[in-house]
Amino acid sequence: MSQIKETSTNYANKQALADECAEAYAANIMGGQWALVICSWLLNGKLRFGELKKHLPNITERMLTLQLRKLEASHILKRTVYAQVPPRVEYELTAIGYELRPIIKGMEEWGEKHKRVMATQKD
Amino acid sequence: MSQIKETSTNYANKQALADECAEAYAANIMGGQWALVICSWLLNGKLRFGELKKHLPNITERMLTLQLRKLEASHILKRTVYAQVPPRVEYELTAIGYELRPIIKGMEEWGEKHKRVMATQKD
DNA sequence: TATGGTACTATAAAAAATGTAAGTAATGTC
DNA sequence: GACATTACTTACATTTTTTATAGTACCATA
Repeated sequence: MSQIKETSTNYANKQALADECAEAYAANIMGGQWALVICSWLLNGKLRFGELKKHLPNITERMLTLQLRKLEASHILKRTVYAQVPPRVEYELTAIGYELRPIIKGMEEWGEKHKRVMATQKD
Repeated sequence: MSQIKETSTNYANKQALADECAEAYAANIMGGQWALVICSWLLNGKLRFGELKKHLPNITERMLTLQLRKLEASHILKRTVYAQVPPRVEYELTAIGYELRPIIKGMEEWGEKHKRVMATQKD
C-alpha cells in the first residue's frame, strides 16, 4: 500500500502519539489529501469508483485507489465487486464510517466560519 | 515556513479542494503530525513553548516551532513574547481556535470507538 | 478483428513533510 | 570570564505523500 518504514522515527512517533491520543489516531486514519472528501461524498450513500472520480475532478486514478484501499483497510468503507464486464465496484461507508458524519459536518462548519474570520483580518 | 511550490499540481489541487470543500480547508489548517495534539493541550489554557515540548515527548524543537508558526499564521493561536531573559513565550488559542473543541473531542471519541471496533475484527 | 468501457496496476519522478544536529542571543549567577 | 536557561534558527538528510504516464483484463458490440 503506502510504503512506511517501520524503523523510521516518524513511524515510531506516529505510533506513540496514536497510542495515547485518540484524536491523533483518528487523524492518521482520516489523513491524506482526499480521504475526508471521499468520506464526505459517501455520506450520501454508496458510489462507484468512476462516480467518485467525477466528484474529485483532479484526482488521479492511482490516488483514488490508494485512498480507497487505505480507508478499506481501516474499515471505514467496504468495497463490493460485481462480477461483470466492464467491472462494477461500489464503495459504501461502514457503520463506524457513517459515524464520522458529525465530525465532518463540524469541520465543514468550522471551516466556513474560519474563512469568514480570516476575511476580516487584514494580514 | 514550509516550502510549498505554488506552481505544483499538489498546491493547485489543495487550493481547488479547499475552495469548494470547507472540510478539506479545515483539514489543511489542522493538518500536520502534531497540530491537533498541540491544540488539544491548549484547550486547557495557555502554555509556554517548553511546557508544550514536555507534553509532546518526541517532538523536536524544529517541528514544534514549525507547527506553532503554522497555527499562528492561521490565527488558531496567538503567541505572546515577554521581554525577559531567558525568554518566555506563551501560546494560547484564539476564539476560533477554541471552537475546535467539539471537533477534537469528537475525533477523540470516534478514535476510541474505532479502536474498539478494530479490536473485534480479526484481520 | 477492432473498439470501448471500467476499475484498476506498475514504475518513476516530483514535491512535501519530518527528523538530525548544531548553533544563536541575552542576561543573571557562580 | 564560564555556564546555565529558554526559545528559538539554520543547514542538511531522510522519509512519506502525491503526481505523471503508461499500461492491463475482461467481454460485448460493431
